[in-house]
Amino acid sequence: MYPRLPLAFYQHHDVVQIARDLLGKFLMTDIDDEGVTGGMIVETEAYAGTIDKASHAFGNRKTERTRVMYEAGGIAYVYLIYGFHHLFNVVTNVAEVPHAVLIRAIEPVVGVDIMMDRRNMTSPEKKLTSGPGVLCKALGINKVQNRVGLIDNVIWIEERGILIKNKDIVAGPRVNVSYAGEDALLPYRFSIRNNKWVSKG
DNA sequence: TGAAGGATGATCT
DNA sequence: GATCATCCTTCAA
Repeated sequence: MYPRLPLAFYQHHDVVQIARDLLGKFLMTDIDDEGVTGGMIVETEAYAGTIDKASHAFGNRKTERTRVMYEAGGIAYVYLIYGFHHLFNVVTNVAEVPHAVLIRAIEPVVGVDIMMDRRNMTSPEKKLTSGPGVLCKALGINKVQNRVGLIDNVIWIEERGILIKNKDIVAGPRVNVSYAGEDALLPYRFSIRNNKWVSKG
């Protein structure tokens, strides 16, 4: 068994730092008794709450959907986008500060056969878990998992002692947030250099 | 009550 | 690079 990240990790005040620190951690799920699936996080994006035009909580917007972002860090924020895909976020910071980190890609490690079943694939190609929508499908994450705690046994994140050095981290602008104006240029996207499971590029 | 549009992916060129 | 599939949330009336 590997240790799980403690609540203190998620409730740190700096969501951008958390997005960096999540690289190399292992995102795991055990959903509907289908078996444990998971892999190493290789790509993330930070969404800095009320002052970030790309965030759903920009301008302190509080709606039924964004309510979960205002809860204390350490829970899941899952929503449907484009009518097709679920996206998985980690809620961070303390209650009433709606920060979140989008997990954009993982390197599949555990339960790869189960993940291929969910994706209707017969070989572990890059498209298995490379992208925020497909990784949710591979891990079995659905809107049902919105608000679940990350220290429970449904979705959790493990520390497996893998250290990603600064020189192996690529920072750049986030993907598909052009509606956010100048905030679209912020270097809030992080990925592991030369990892084949990173989406795009 | 309705209309617009999106933190995407697959498939085509 | 362009297109499109498809639905929930949001916000303006």
